[in-house]
Amino acid sequence: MGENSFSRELRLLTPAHFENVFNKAIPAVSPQITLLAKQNNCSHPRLGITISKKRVKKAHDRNRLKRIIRESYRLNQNMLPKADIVVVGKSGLGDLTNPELFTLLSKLWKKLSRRCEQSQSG
RNA sequence: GGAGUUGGCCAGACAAUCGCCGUUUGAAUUGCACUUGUGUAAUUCAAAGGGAGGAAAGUCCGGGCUCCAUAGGGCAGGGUGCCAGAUAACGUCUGGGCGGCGUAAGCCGACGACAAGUGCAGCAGAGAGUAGACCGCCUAAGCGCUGAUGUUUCGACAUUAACGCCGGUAAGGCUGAAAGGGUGCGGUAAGAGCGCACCGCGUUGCUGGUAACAGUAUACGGCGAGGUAAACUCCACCCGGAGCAAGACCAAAUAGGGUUCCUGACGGCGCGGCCCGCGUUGGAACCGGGUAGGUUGCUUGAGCCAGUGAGCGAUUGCUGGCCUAGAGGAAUGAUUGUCCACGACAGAACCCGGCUUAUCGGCCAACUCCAAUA
Repeated sequence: MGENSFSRELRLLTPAHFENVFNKAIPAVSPQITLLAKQNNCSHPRLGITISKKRVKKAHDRNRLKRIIRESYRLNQNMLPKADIVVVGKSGLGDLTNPELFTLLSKLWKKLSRRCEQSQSG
């Protein structure tokens, strides 16, 4: 397996996983996206994405956003903590261009990993 | 060449790097089966090849498929609505008819019946549905009154003119979206299908057409029957319900059901130092249901392409070739570079046939109108 792959093991697969994260999460917030993270027992981070129909109307746009988020996660997964991460899309997300989204996400990954380290040590 | 109509097609291209999901082939590991070196399943690696649309959308119709219900028929309810055909079927398509628009190619049309019944219609207007007298027109008949003339038995009577009453009248005006066929002549007091001619309408017959419908008449009807059925209704035809979260299979942990067997209440566990006592109830095998989860349904199909036969056409017969996404918190992508016409609307979720809506631009064919040239 390559270093930047993105297999099913790196995703959150069931509603139970999502519920687990929502319960006691470490947040990282921006106007368009909220990241929620929780330590897991795996040796790698796991990703889940939720973008509701209410926030982004067109299925075509939702697909695009998910792909971008996944791609950013895939390229940055080595710096991320071993946690389950849920990306929650908010309204206004659909207006971002792809480069804008990439820079926004890389900022948020850094923020999140810093906070996770703090919570672990403190 | 310009303007336009109809039908069909395409949906940025190429390269590099990094990813995702099926398929095929090869290899390795593990499990299972036995016919002991093969088969099969899972995982990993490598290679090859494939990976959204014309609307994938809205979910507005129709069908397949699945489960449930169902003898047959009727009622209710819903749908469709010129005719014929195509089709698995349709509210779709094709051809035709009728009406409307356009110089034309063409386009548009819920287009059965109000002459079965019931209902509805603001304002204006005299009158709005077995019509109506406001203005206007008329005063022939009937009545009243006045004048004139004539006759006279001086009571009146007759004629005539004006006026009034009782009326007549649907030609004209006014109102309105709409005023109960039109034009002309006759007719009349004035008028009126009151009569006639022609036109229109309807009925009937005949002719052509499968039919819708069209044409026609030494025929019949003076016209009675205005509009509205996306008003009830009538007529003809069609329709069982729910949907892939359908349905089928496997089935953990935990809880729990049934049967049989074992143990046997003198047993085990808890209270207890022990007894009595009190409370509580075991093990195994098999069977059936079934949650989480998994597998399947899941892509070979009313399929696509080419040729050819039938048909005006929708469509269809035959022959040959092709396999062209199959995910599942949901793949089909990202970044960079180059080029150009600078890229719209937009993402499959069981599958098809349509309709509707969104949409940057480009290409092809046929046809129409205008202009010019030879």
